Amino acid sequence: MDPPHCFLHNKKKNKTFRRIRSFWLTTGATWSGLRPGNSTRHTAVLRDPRRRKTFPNIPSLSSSLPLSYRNLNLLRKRLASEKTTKERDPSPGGLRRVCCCREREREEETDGAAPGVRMLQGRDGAVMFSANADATSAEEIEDVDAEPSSLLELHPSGAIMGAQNNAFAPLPDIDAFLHNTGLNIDQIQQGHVTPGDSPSPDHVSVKFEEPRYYCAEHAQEGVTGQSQAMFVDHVDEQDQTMWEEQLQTVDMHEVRKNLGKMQPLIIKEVVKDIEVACKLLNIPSDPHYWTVEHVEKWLLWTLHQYRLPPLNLDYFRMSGVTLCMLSEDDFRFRAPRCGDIMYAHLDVWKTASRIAGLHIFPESEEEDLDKDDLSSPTTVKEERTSPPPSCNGVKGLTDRPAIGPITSMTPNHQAGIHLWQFLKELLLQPESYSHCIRWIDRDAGIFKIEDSVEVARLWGLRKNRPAMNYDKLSRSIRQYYRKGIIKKTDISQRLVYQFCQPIAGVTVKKEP
DNA sequence: GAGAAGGAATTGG
DNA sequence: CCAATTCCTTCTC
Repeated sequence: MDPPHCFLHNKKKNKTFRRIRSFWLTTGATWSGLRPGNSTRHTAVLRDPRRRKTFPNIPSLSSSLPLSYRNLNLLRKRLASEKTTKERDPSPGGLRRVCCCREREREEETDGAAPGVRMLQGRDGAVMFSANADATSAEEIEDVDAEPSSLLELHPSGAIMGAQNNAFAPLPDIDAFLHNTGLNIDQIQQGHVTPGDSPSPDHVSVKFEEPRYYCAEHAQEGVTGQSQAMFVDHVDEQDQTMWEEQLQTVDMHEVRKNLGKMQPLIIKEVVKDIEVACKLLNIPSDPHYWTVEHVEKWLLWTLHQYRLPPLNLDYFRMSGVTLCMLSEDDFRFRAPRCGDIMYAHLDVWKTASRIAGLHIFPESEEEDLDKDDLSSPTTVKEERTSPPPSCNGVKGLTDRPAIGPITSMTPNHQAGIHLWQFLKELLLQPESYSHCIRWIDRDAGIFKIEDSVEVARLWGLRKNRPAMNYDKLSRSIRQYYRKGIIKKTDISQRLVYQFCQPIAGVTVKKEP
């Protein structure tokens, strides 16, 4: 039999690992280990270590994956955007306060006299509730959580089954919470309650942990200590134990065989999603062929599909090739609230599309624009290349340039953007950027940088130079003095510059 | 302290 | 090669 596809056989560990990790993370569900199954049914590959539940067959499992993932994603994202403290019914045990670790501010911890239930988010995205009003971080709860024997079931009704006193400890708002988030308790792979470290019955934490795959074989073969450490870092202790236990009894040859069977099935699911998306959006399956518009469609679709918090599309106004070149950090930088998830989705998309050998191309480029609300409100039919950088001015700059700050150039021109062009682009979109750069005298080409930090940041984004600052940007502007592109105004003012050419990008509404 | 000016070396397309 | 970046010093406001 052929060896398993791709993921596991690229020996560039870190890179492969990232891909695997994001693949499993994105597909969501716990893959706690592999067990040899019989060759016809591909059984028992996935298993939930907490509930000791084994999924009987792959198809039913794989069909449940996206749902589970989406719900969890939704939960995570809603939590992440939960900035305000919600006051609830102060009845004892009620979910009095909801906050998220990441957004949590110190002041939120102060006033609560009555015990409240806190919602916390761990480093790995795990979400926890705690009735321990003193717990301020997920880590604290994780400490409490360390003893597996103390795990208790979280009943779908929302009641905590048993507590230290073996009685019900209701969490009245949990139903509402589940309802509001669309989270179905049955779809959470791991839901359990742990008693807190305090004798008080109020100290109860509920932990929803994001299900995740991890691949025993990969861990086994993740040859370098470093990549193993990276891997293990994302597996909690109990899963780790389970994994180790299973490895004792697993014949790795069988594992490899089963893994090989499993992967295509999962990929098949992803590919199905991709095909649907391609059809719906009328975009090619290979992100490398995406135009700026395709990228935008994909972003909007993915945001919509997975209910992610909005991001600034301008920061992703680029071709598919460029998009594919962005690192995870680039994604995070451009979209702090969901960049990592978007990166993972793109990664999965790329991988699955490549493996499955998908070659979907849109039937007609013209048709896509009227597809529906998936198009950006700011979508502009635009040429794909930026204006030639050669001239002094502005030829080619339209009144509504094809770009936002982070723009629409083809890869060939991506690096070719000039600072003066960029500044004009910003100036020509006052509705978006007047807060950071604006015309003082448009006809004379005089402009003022109102927010030097922001302009530098945008420029850094465009050029993929995270270390960009105004000091450097201004040095570049000063280079233009010599070249006669930009100068200081006659009466020099701070942060005020002037384009040398009279047109200065002003009235150049359109060029034929 | 922030901005301006410009020298010098380096980077990257 | 060249535009931009990076780092730097000096000066001004």
